[in-house]
Amino acid sequence: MEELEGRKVIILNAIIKNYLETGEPVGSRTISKYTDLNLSSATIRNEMQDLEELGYIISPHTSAGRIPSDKGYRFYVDHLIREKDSEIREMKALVIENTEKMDKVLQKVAKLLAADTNYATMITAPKLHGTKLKFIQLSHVDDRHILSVIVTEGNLVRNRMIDIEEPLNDEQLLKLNILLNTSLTGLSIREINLGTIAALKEQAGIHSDIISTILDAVAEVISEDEDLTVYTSGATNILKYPELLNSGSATELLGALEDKQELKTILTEGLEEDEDEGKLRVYIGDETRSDRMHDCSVVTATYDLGDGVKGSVGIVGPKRMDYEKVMHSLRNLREQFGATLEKAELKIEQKEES
Amino acid sequence: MEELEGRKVIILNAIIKNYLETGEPVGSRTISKYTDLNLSSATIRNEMQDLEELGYIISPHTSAGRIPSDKGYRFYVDHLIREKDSEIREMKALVIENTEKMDKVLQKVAKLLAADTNYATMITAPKLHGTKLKFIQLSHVDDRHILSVIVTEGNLVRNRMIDIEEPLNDEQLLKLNILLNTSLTGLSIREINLGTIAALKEQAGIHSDIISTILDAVAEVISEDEDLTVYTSGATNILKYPELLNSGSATELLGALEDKQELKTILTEGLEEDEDEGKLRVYIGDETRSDRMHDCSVVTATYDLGDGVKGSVGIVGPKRMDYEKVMHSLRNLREQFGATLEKAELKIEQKEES
DNA sequence: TGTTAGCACTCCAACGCATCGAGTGCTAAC
DNA sequence: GTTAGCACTCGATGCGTTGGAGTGCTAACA
Repeated sequence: MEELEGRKVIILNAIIKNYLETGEPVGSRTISKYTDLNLSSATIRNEMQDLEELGYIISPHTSAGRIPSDKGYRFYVDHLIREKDSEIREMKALVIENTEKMDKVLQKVAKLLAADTNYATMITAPKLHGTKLKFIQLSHVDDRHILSVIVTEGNLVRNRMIDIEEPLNDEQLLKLNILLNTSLTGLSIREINLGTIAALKEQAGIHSDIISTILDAVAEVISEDEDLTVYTSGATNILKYPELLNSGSATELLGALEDKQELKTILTEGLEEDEDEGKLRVYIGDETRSDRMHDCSVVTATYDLGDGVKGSVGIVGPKRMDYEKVMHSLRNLREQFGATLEKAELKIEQKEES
Repeated sequence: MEELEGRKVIILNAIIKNYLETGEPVGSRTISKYTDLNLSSATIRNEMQDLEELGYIISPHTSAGRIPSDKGYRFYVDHLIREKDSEIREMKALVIENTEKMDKVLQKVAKLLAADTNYATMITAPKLHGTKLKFIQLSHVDDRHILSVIVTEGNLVRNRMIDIEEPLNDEQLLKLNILLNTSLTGLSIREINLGTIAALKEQAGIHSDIISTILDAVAEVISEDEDLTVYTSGATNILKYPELLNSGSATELLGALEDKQELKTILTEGLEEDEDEGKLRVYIGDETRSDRMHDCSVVTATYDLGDGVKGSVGIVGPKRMDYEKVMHSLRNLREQFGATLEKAELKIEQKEES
């Protein structure tokens, strides 16, 4: 990326800032007044011509002003956003008792974030991948069904009904429970693979028919994780932006938000590499690598509940979204999220003392 | 409702049928050709005037044709729809292993139905209300947490992490488990109220502090049922209908579909009274009693998984939705749904024999 | 050499206007 | 009771005009 001389940067910044607010192409005269450069509109025009040649801005047609190109937005996000000195605005409604069911919490968070930003939001359930197994419990339901409950380090719970073909007696079940717990507890989900399960099957011995059914089911629950669910909220916010509505991308976007496959791809991307822990990711237009989303921008962040329980959250809006605010909200959310658990512990501590 | 003379009914029917297809106001000449009444457009005009006076149709403006009023649709739904002789079209993709997690299944069903009908769909999780408790299990997680798992008659599972302030030993936990199971198993959710829980607290005796926390949590899980979740799909189908899009009701509708509160109200209505078991319910326009939905129609049905496990499913579309098809799809769905479990049993039976 | 004023040019958006056609309501004749 | 005919209404469509915002270029200025 070529370096821009100072004045061009200021002008580009002004154009984008203005366009973010209004959504209308911005002209040279506006900039001439808006900035304190004290340059006439004519001079600005010359600079704008340059900026257009360099690909940072686009003129929709001859006699309109200019709007930022994807490259322009990218430059803005990378260089022009001034980090607000993170005064942690209170997301007061975000008081979550961590005992509540995870899916409710996620839905709530998505909703709050949407209300806060006025864009569409999405959030994945936390991935158990790196989490350690705390315990497994199989219980009798009736002759044909066994219930398996699996709890991991962050106190996340998965359960699943297992169909069996012949009843299992209490003794067998107890043995199985002990077997599972002694051999799996403490391992991270990642470490439990088909090999582990196969080894377990060996040990289990005679009743391998039923037991293998059960073990398969357990394995499935553990790895079920792969098809992680995505919760969305505020999809209708998309309809507030005329440029999306008219071009018909609003429809496409809503479609994308509904089927969730593409969202998953984008959200997961940030989860894979843990190098840049605290970074937010910004996708502008085609950078999302999704056709349906080529008219919008997406900002994602990962959140961490501790104990390796991590998920990912994102915001979808028009390209002219208020990046500063969105990024700030996400940072903020992440902090709050992390604090939730600690606060819960704290609460208990205090009560004990009194 | 006044009785309509035969010819008027035919004309009304023709108007509505035509409007359902085209979405455009229909004029007298069209009807004159469309029907085999062999009446001239002038005669039809006279009849149409009458129908308008009676409130069955509306003319959007002087020189347009007529469109059905809510009352017109109502008459159509009540009297004019010919039940297709229920040839059960194969909803082949609807092969559900009933071991899959309930929320996934519901989401899938909503999706299929949306794809099938081209309208927006919604479905509630089954209500446990009339269901009997099968068993409850409390297990140790760590010093501060106890996991409660509750299974009901239809093999539906609820679980919840309970925060406790001081550890509970194994013996206490065992006692508590026995207590809960002996006193609650076999009761229907409806029968378990605060009184029951209070009585239990009495019996529990000394450790009432922790135990009451736990019992409260259990009570909460059981009654959690009240805020039943609604899954939706195909919301974007709404955008396919220009009359909604232009009037701006599409936006409102999408909003309604998102926040789900209103949907719940409508869906639940059918669940409360179990008198008219098999009936579908049709809400036209304001009959939904929701402002945001006054430009659309809703058709709902209840489904029954046996053992008193019931939920409710609905379709949201423009007033000119294809009522026949929608109602047929819902009927069909209900049958398939009921059959799912039976089929699952069957599968097991067969395997045992071989 | 960079900046600016001035001017011609472009193009969209808005407006007014005429036209068209679908559809109505009414009347008179069958 | 039915129908043909006719005047009338009113939205949709298309078209030319106008206005304004904004550009690009050129020539003059510092």
